[in-house]
Amino acid sequence: MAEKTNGLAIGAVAAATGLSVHAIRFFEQEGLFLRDIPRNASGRRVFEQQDVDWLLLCNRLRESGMPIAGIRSFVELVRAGPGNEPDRLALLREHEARVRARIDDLHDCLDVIHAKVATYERHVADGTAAGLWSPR
Amino acid sequence: MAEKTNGLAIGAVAAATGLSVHAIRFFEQEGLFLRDIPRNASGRRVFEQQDVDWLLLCNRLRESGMPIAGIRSFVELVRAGPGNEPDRLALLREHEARVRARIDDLHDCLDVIHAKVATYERHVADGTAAGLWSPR
DNA sequence: CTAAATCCTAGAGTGGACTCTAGGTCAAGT
DNA sequence: ACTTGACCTAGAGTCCACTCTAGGATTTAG
Repeated sequence: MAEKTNGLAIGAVAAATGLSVHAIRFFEQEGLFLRDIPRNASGRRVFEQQDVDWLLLCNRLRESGMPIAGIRSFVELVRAGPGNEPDRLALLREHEARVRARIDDLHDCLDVIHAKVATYERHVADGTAAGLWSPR
Repeated sequence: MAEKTNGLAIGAVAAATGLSVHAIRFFEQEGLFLRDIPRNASGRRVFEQQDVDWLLLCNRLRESGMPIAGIRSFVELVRAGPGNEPDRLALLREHEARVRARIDDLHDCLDVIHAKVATYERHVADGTAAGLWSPR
């Protein structure tokens, strides 16, 4: 006997993913789920754990700056069925590269910002020797 | 005799900073310059190198996610004159911390994404042994 | 001298990713 | 039974940081 798959209401999915109920509906509307989410007799969405898992990965993609359109591209590939795995891989690799580039970029910014912080630290530590020295 | 300070037109500043002319006007409107930008006889903005320098730092702050409002706060402190350096330092430190946190966050995302990439790489390398194995 | 480029202001429009509202149906607790 | 809460749809509104438009003045290159 198969184990009963516990259908999840949208609120439960929201709680599990940190997304708002509104956002989850928006995601469905945008075609960001890997399958059509089924509805129960009264029209309510019935999610499964796999949908939650996907949303969690989705969240990482979004947090790391992948636009909705990028996620949709990936979803479309998955929905198209097996055979396009190299395309999916390419898409993920591209995003990985973008994230790495973004991290590098942030490190560069950090250098500049930290230099500024260090300058101010020196200035403030030296007490009000100000006047001769006006940092911005 | 003092060296003539070469006033820069907005277009030159745009070229030097990578910002659009529109964006620079917008910045001025939002009060993001450390001083009021003077105008020449016919009303055109006359920038100096110091303004460009500030914009370059500004760019780093923006690129690293500081909102306009945050930059404005800093500007207001600088414009208020000496004496509030500890506040400026606090502001910069906070931002530095946020950037570090963001980098950490991106690293977390990267782990997840790279794991996905690695999985697909294995799958694709193994040829079409698909069917038994359906990654998403 | 003239045409093209650059500049000006005020304000409207854009894009992305939600968030919220209105107006209603359905379910669950007491 | 009834009230509260979760859910539904369609569509409007929000926020941010620009970007673009219109209409006009000035500067510069040829």
